[in-house]
Amino acid sequence: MTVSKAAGKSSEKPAETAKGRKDVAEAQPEALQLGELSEQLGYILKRAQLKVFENFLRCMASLQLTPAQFSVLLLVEKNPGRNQTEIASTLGILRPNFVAMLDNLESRDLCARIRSTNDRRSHILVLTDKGKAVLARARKLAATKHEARLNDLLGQANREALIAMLSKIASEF
Amino acid sequence: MTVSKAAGKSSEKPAETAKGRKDVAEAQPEALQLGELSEQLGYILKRAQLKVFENFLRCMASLQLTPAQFSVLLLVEKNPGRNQTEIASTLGILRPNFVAMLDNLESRDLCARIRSTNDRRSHILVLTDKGKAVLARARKLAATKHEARLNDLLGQANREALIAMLSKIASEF
DNA sequence: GAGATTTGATATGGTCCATAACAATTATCA
DNA sequence: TGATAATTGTTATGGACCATATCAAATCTC
Repeated sequence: MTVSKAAGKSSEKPAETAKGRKDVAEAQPEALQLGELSEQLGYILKRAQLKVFENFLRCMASLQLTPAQFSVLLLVEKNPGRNQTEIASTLGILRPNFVAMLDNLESRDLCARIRSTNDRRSHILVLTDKGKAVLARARKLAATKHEARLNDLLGQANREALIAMLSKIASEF
Repeated sequence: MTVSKAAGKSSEKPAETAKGRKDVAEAQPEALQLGELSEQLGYILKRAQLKVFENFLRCMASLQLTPAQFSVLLLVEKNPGRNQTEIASTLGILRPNFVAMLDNLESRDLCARIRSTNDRRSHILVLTDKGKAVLARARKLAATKHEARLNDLLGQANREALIAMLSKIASEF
């Protein structure tokens, strides 16, 4: 499919000076026909995902947390004592790419790497006090400003049905 | 959230020599707890999207079409006589990034740029005969091998409900 | 006709994703 | 025990995708 961000301003000037118009009837030449595209699963799924991430970033602007970083903090808190490989692979992140991510979180004092005494190759991951505090605030922002939008948009029952279907796709498609 | 591809082999050797096991009870130390993550809209949405794209690529392997390329062919066919800017912006692709994409499709003789006689700045996009033939085959593959999976997985009614909800998110979130 | 705007294009930088390779450490097992 | 294999975190590197600035040619505006 396609669908990028292009978050910028859409420059939708109301512009009474509409460019195209055959002067009489002849509908607006603008606005292409999406056709089958609007029913292509991948296309609509990607567009929805971009919108959701975009909204997430706005909601977390005060904490400067990306979706990926939020998922790391959540997983480390829920699974204390795990090493980088375990956390990364659970999230679908390759170990090499997880290094820079942790460097970032650690430099902001949100989490820490601790050399394991059992296996001195591995780094045990833990949240710092600041990390726990930030996560608590992030969790609240996500719930009230982000996830709540889904209820406003779809209603509680539909929201749950949506999550269930997406989970099924994620695990069985 | 996170979620990359890491499509590779998961190397799930049945391995009777399971690594962790406290010898008695003590469940498997493997498998982390996802916790709230499994209900985070963005996380599950991204994972589902990756799975769907992955499957799409497999289904289109014989035609070597990516989701983005497929969407371009669909849109050009449905909207003959449009220029690059119109097609690109409809798909959320920035014009500079659309150039290489068209170079690719054109080099494979799937579509062609035609200098407009009205406005000699713009390139009118059309599908070549080969492009139409490939699209026809792609459309069939997508319908029978890709989209059909959704029905198998969710059922017709749920599939339609899912598409509708995603569309709503894509346009109103 | 001068200046602003649009179109396709190039150059460039950022982010994310994937693979190979390496040193340190640990596991295997002959 | 000791040589070899495997694992962990890491670096280096390349590819794909995304975004911005800038340009020449053509068109529009007035």
